[in-house]
Amino acid sequence: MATTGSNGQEARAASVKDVAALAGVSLGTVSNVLNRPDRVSVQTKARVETAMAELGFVRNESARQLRAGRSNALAYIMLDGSNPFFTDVAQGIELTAEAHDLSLFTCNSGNRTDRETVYLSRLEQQRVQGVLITPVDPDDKALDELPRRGTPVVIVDRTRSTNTHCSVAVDDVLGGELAVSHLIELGHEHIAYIGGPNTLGQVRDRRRGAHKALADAGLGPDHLVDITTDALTVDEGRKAGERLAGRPASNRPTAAFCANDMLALGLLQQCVALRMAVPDDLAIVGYDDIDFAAAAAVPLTSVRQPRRELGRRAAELLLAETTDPNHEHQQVVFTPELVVRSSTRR
Amino acid sequence: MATTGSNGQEARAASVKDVAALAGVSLGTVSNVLNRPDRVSVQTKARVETAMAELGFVRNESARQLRAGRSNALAYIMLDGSNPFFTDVAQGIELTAEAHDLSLFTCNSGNRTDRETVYLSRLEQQRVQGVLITPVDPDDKALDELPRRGTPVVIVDRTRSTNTHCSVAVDDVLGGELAVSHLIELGHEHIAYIGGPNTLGQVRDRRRGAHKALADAGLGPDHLVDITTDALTVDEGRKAGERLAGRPASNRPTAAFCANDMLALGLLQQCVALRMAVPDDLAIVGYDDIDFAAAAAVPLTSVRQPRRELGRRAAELLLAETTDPNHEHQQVVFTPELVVRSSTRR
DNA sequence: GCCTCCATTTGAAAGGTTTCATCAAAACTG
DNA sequence: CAGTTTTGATGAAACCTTTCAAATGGAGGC
Repeated sequence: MATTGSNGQEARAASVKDVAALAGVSLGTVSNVLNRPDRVSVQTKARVETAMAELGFVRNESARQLRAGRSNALAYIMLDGSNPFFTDVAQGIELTAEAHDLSLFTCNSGNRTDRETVYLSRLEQQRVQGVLITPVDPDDKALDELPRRGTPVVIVDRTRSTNTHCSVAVDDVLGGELAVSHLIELGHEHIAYIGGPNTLGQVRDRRRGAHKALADAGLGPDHLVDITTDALTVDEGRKAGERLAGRPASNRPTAAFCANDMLALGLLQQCVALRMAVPDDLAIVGYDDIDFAAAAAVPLTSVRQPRRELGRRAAELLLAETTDPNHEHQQVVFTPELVVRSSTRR
Repeated sequence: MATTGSNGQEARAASVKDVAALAGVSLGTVSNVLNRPDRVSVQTKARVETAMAELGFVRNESARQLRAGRSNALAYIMLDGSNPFFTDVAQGIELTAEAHDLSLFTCNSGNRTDRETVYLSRLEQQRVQGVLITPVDPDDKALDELPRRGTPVVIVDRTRSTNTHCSVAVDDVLGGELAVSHLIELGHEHIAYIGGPNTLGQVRDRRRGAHKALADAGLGPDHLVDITTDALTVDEGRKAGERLAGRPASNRPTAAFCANDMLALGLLQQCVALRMAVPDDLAIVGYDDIDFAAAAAVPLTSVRQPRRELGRRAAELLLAETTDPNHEHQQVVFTPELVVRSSTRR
């Protein structure tokens, strides 16, 4: 083991040149051992490999990339690292990347445009093969720049008004419809829709679905009570619960449809705190079907999105775009599915 | 806007050389604009910047790194991306990295040694400034290699028998002690400890703390019933609940201390399913105090670890190690804190 | 003994950025 | 106005890997 000096801090990392010198071969041969081992005689190969081991040689990825002109990495910019929905999507992407022998860099914008911008620019500078992103605002012009300069960008779990990118999403209108139809079937006619802010396309689409379900059942839009939140978090769910409970019992919805599970879990918690029985006093439907939804003490009925599949497909679209030069942008839309549990049904 | 050809696929990305040519200056000047703008006259700077904009110039990070000998990125290899505890730790790291203008790459080993190895090696090849890792096995020899070759590695939320690395952890023995003392104070004398597998140091340490609490209260070790699980997941928590419920009421613990919150949430869910009241029939204490613990329908008493702080401190240690050549490895140990909620107290 | 073929190995060039010693010109100093 | 300092710009070298055309040497054919 060739440690130098005091505590293993090498003066300089060993390069192919050093390996070549020690093994008594040319630089090109070392490279051949690394990249085309079959073109090298067994003896030379062995000699080079011993030299590498002795020097603790580590390939320099920067130099490799510089030469190759691109890296072998993908990146996913997540909207909210603390929401399990996104980590599950990331898992789907990761598996696909792994299958193609690519690294995946996971970044977290935390709902902040500035962070998103910084990451986009850094990743472009890294020359990643492509970027998957769940953007803060899918219509942001900044998302056009990378593709224009040759780095493909795929939009995940959002859709864009223009089809300048590939995108993978789930039909949110249908999801809202499923949720509310289910509640109507159970006899609920006074339903709260909890979600916000309204700038989020998904919040709007899911509400639209809810209205559609009402209309199909011959109920007017006034049967849906809008409770707008500031964010899709557990904490906002709790606050929504307070607002709901604050209404006189006569004018209180008997069911709530939440724009995501984090809200629903907060609402559920508040219900318990305020001694409102779920589902008897209030039936609850969430959205996303994160693992914690099933694990809630009153397991949550939720609209399931195929999270890992979403990630997998997005990664595949990205890879298709990187390989095929004249590629047509595709908008993939998955179908959500209602998972019924105790929060709506005894 | 200098798009060429059909759909924005540039023939070749513009380089400093192209910018220099277009701006009519030398290559070195372009570099100066980028790195020491004050050494360049305003006019030249303006000219260069226009040229950059026109060509859509994007710095090539590989070349930069190659020249610099190292990247400006850190990496965190998480043990389990689906456990919010780790994503919170990651957030702490991220904020520190951001403050120092470094990128953070988050990787997920998913509890698999092979993935961990692949990531370690890739990150070393990328010449990241250092690696933060919550390893599958903190005593794995593989963790020695990177530091030996000059890439610092900091161990997060684990401790190692030898002090060859910096590490940041929380006192798990104390945590176990806090949890069980609390239960004893509430009058429980028959307590289940749910956790596993026993290869995990944390599972062992927390049990040790539990026994310590018993001893301090003058109770023998037989007052703690061991229920060993295969993993620290919600699902395993449910199974543990079944096992617990399977015992004759006369010999059933009145309280359970779970090695983490995922287990506790699973257990809680199973209790509800089996109509065991929490905390009346079974009091539950979890560990980690993830956000979902407070949001559970019976809010969970839990041992809080300073998650973001853990990440923050780990990142700082890493940065200290990268800058200070003869740096002494430090073992930072945080103190956990008991957060009492309804799952143990009415 | 000459020629061809094949398996190995070689050496140079390229890729884009940064740095640094050097130069040129302009701005002062006295 | 000659000499000196300051400011701004330059060009070459270095970072490390990969690739590819060319060279080497040995085996086999005639």
